[in-house]
Amino acid sequence: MARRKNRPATQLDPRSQAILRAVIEEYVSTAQPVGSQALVDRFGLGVSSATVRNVMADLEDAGYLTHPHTSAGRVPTDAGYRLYVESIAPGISLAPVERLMIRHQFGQVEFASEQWFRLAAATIAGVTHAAGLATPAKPRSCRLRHIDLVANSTRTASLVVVLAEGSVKQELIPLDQPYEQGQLDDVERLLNVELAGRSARQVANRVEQLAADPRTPALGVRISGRIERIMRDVDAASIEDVFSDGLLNVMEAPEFSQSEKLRRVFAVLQNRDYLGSLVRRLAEADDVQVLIGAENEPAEMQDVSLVLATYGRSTGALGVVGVLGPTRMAYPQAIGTVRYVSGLMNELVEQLHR
Amino acid sequence: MARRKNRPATQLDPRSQAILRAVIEEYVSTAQPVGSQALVDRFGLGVSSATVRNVMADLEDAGYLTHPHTSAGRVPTDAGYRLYVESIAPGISLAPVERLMIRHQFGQVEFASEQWFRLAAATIAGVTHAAGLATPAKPRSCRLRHIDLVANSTRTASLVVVLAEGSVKQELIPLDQPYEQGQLDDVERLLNVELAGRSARQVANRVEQLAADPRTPALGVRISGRIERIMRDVDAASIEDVFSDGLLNVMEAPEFSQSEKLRRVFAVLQNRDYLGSLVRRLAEADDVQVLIGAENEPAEMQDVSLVLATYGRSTGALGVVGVLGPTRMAYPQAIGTVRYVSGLMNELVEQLHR
DNA sequence: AGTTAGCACTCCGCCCGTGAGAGTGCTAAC
DNA sequence: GTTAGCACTCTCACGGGCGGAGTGCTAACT
Repeated sequence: MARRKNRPATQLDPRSQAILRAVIEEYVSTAQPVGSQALVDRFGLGVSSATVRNVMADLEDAGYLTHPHTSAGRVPTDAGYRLYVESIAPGISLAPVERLMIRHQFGQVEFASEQWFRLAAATIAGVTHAAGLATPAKPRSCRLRHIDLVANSTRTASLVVVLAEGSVKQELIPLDQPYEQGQLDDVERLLNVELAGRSARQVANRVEQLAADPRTPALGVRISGRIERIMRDVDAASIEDVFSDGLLNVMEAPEFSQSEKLRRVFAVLQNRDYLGSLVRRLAEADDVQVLIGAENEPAEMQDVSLVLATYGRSTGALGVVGVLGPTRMAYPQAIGTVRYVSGLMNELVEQLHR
Repeated sequence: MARRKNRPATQLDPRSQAILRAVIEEYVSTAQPVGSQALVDRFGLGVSSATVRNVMADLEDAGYLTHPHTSAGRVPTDAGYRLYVESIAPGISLAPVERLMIRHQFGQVEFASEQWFRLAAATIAGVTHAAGLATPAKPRSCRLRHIDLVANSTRTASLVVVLAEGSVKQELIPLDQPYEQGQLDDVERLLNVELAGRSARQVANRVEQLAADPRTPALGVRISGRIERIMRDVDAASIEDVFSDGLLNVMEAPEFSQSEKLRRVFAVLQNRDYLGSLVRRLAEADDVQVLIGAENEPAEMQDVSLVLATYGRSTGALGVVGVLGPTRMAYPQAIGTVRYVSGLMNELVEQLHR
């Protein structure tokens, strides 16, 4: 008998690894616990089902597989997926056909930078049949490009702040007294001259000087303070938006047919804080990161996995693209797709920031 | 016996109306078919269950109620909800407590106009326990406020177009030859002088003249053409974004416990075209509009109702706020909330555009 | 005429036992 | 170390029986 109990954390022998792999791939495609007979039928492993049973029992002892109940087939555990993913991840690359298709799609929006991350999410969703996620690249520190100041009524004006990376913030400024548009134009000109091209920190310094200078009009002081705060907020926020596409794909997975589990997934996605913390953790990683099910703290994540990668790091900005799907997910394809798309996004963003 | 078959489309007598109303309210709160006994127990109608049964049979003949099966209680039909909604809608207004709470929340973001519609969706979701929807107000025709033109590399520049209502579009411009930032500044200045403050149509005219003028630099011609196209696209689009909040509330409803129906709902929400066509239809309506279940063409809408209202019309802009929930929905509250929030949004937008 | 008590009837949902099927773990032979 | 064989376990699907909820009808009452 092949069974060795209390196995230490040694390497798995190749046959065990092949069987683990076969179990996972079969389970991923059928969503049913897989039995020993089914494995030899479909994978022709060159051994009998009895041998496979012994090996599977070993894998269960080692924590890579489980049993829903005594007389059911095996199902991978999170640890099993983890081992699998780590063994395949380095060599994966997307099929040339799919690369070509993706590159073609991105070619269509090459000059519409606002569309890039939407397309990234959509593409990933389409290729992997799971949900695609993407955030716009957010620079570590923003620079002011331009402000506009326009009267709306006698009581309010609009302040539009255009930042160097193309993001834009808008605020209303309450006016204590009526101003002519001409007066607003003067303030606008002054502030553009004084503040444009500066980072949040530099703006803060300059704002202090402006406030101390008796020649600065009161409105200018107030508005420059607003600008400073807006830029500080932008720098402090870790992600602004997470775009997702193809959530319907996830809803189709049989493991989410009872809506309770599905609800948890959506709750995660609406939780900005959690995604923000993920991005922070990812920021140091170089390659695609795979987060499998309950390995991750929040209980909501129990039944889902994330495959994530950053892009734009070489330009000082940081964005994320990824896949969200059931733990029982086609990891090779997901990893390949995310790796390829993040590379593509890198190219695009570099071309923009250089 | 009270039964009169083949009832013409006459008014319902008051007692029938009261019973229809009671059935709906009971069904809305319990999600179970309601029986005659349950009605007299909980509503004390002053008649016996037998009488109620007779009336309910009449209401069923008239098409306002149905039977899931012979020995089950009654369930409202879409026509029943419709009659109910029409009988209550005119008089509904939100409870003062909730008004106060909502107004307070809006007070917090009074000067952050980008937040308004997000807050509207969130507030509606919170008060009604269904999903809240909101779109930003989109003017019938946009005006150019300002453009920025910035070099990214020797091969591309960024064009940022700020429109008068505060929305912003960004595009990359491929450069056939390297330009200095100084040259770009010249073009930027020229175009701002020539085009700022103009509508899409006016811009189009001016662009033609500029193109004909031999003194206009080639880059200026190209970029002005881009600006024209961008503005034309903005005017042509019917809605840009639909923000939704509280989708989790909808997922909790027992009618969506099988995920198939839920999928349909989400499919609707992702369908921009459908929502756009709704907005167009709504544009003429004055008050809150209620769309009940399968009254509406697409089969996906079968189990959901929409309560929608426009805002901002007096300023020439048009936005929508609303509720999406199961057909079995607390209509009075939904109508009251949507009516109140749309009024509030009106105030805010008017203050901005005047 | 409208209202009501009484009652037979219908149909769903639930419980329970049964049997088929799938897959395991163990033993003994190769 | 591998494999055939076999007993065992557990799930799932099916079907019958039963209680309960609610109806529709009839006949009596106001």
